[in-house]
Amino acid sequence: MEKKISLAVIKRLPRYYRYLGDLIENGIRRISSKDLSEKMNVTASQIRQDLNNFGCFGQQGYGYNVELLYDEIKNILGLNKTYNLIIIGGGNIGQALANYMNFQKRGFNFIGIFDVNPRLIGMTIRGIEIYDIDKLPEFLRRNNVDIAVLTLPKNNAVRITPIIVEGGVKGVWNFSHVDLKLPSDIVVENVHLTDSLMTLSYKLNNEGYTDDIE
Amino acid sequence: MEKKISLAVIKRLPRYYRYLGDLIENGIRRISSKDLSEKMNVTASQIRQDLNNFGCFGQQGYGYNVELLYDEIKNILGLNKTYNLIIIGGGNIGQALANYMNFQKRGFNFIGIFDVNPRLIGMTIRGIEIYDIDKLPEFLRRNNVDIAVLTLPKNNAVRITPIIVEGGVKGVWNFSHVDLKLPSDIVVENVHLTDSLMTLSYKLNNEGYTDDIE
DNA sequence: TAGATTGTTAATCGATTAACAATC
DNA sequence: TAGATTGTTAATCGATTAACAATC
Repeated sequence: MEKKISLAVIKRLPRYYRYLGDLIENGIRRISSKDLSEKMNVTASQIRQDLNNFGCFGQQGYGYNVELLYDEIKNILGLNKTYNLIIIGGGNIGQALANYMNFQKRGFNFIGIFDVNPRLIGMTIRGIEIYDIDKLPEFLRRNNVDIAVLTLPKNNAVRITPIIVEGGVKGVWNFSHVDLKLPSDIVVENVHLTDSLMTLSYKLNNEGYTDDIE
Repeated sequence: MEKKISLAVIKRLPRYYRYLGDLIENGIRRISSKDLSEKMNVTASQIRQDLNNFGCFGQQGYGYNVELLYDEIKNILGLNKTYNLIIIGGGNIGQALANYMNFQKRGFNFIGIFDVNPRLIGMTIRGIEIYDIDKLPEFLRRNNVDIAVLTLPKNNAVRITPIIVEGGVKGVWNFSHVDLKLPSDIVVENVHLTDSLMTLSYKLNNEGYTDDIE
């Protein structure tokens, strides 16, 4: 990595990716930053600046080749690779994610799910049996797990952290309502649903929070 | 509303709220911006600037009263009010949220859930029967619904939009993978899980995205 | 060629951080 | 009172937007 790219830019990439996917679906082959900016409700300048962090994907007088740009962003986001993924916490959210996210189709190999609750252990989700969390260290030793999805109560999440660190997990998708303390080589992406609902609550009570793109 | 407060500030409030809740649990009565900043890994300056958007909650030489500040933020976020909430989409994510979010306890009255799928219709989630989505317009006429949680595929989400607009819903918590076009008086909070997973994927492949607080 | 649109530099805007007088 | 820490102004930093020469 040469120049560090701001997280604000990174977080816009999936949105570009989504819009480009829609364009492909609609058979559109090329698009200018201006046209895309109107669709997405951002400035054309921002689109060009964002993309030029990663390369020169357009052509003067022409614009961008949709399919080509789509693939570039796919690669930038690392979606051309595959990852081994486990879910820790087999309750509502854990199960829902396993069923809903289409992990396999997206290159995220869902290979394990763990819980403490005896009622859940032994159940099968998407063909994967819920194991007792006691088996996690052993599992991590035997498998090369890239991503751990944490869908358990915050106390349990904190307690489990050393095990996943020890086990060589590289990234954490954290749904538990706590900021995890992790070594600097493990990356985290937080999904704090409660925070999001509170933000909605704020917006409901204060005018003028309509057009924001987050 | 006099001065518009930036969304960046708003989105930090739930995090302050969470840390203050933890302090209360631990019996801590007062805290300085400096101490809180160290716990939260932000600058003391930012904390004071953020809070002073809403009022002067601290005291020179003393710091902030934890419980008082907690209550202030609660009110700022509108968590002292109650909201009527329905879920549209009774599949995995919809059910998981109903079961997991403790809506009732937080002042969000979960009063309805709807789906198109005959297999789901008639099931009961948290004491609420899943209704056929055809019954939604009628339901909205009879009930004062503040929030609609959208947990359905993007095409269905787009299709349903006019109905919830017509029905007087004030805010949308949108889990579907699409940017909804809504009139300017309806607020939206998006939770794009797929985007989040892509961001994690990016971070996994690029060093230096560790300490970011999102 | 003429028109369109990029990539990129410069200007602006906003958000974060630093500094410090006010004061508990 | 002396020390601590706020609220707030000023300085800095970074991100967004505007402008335009390059060029397809």
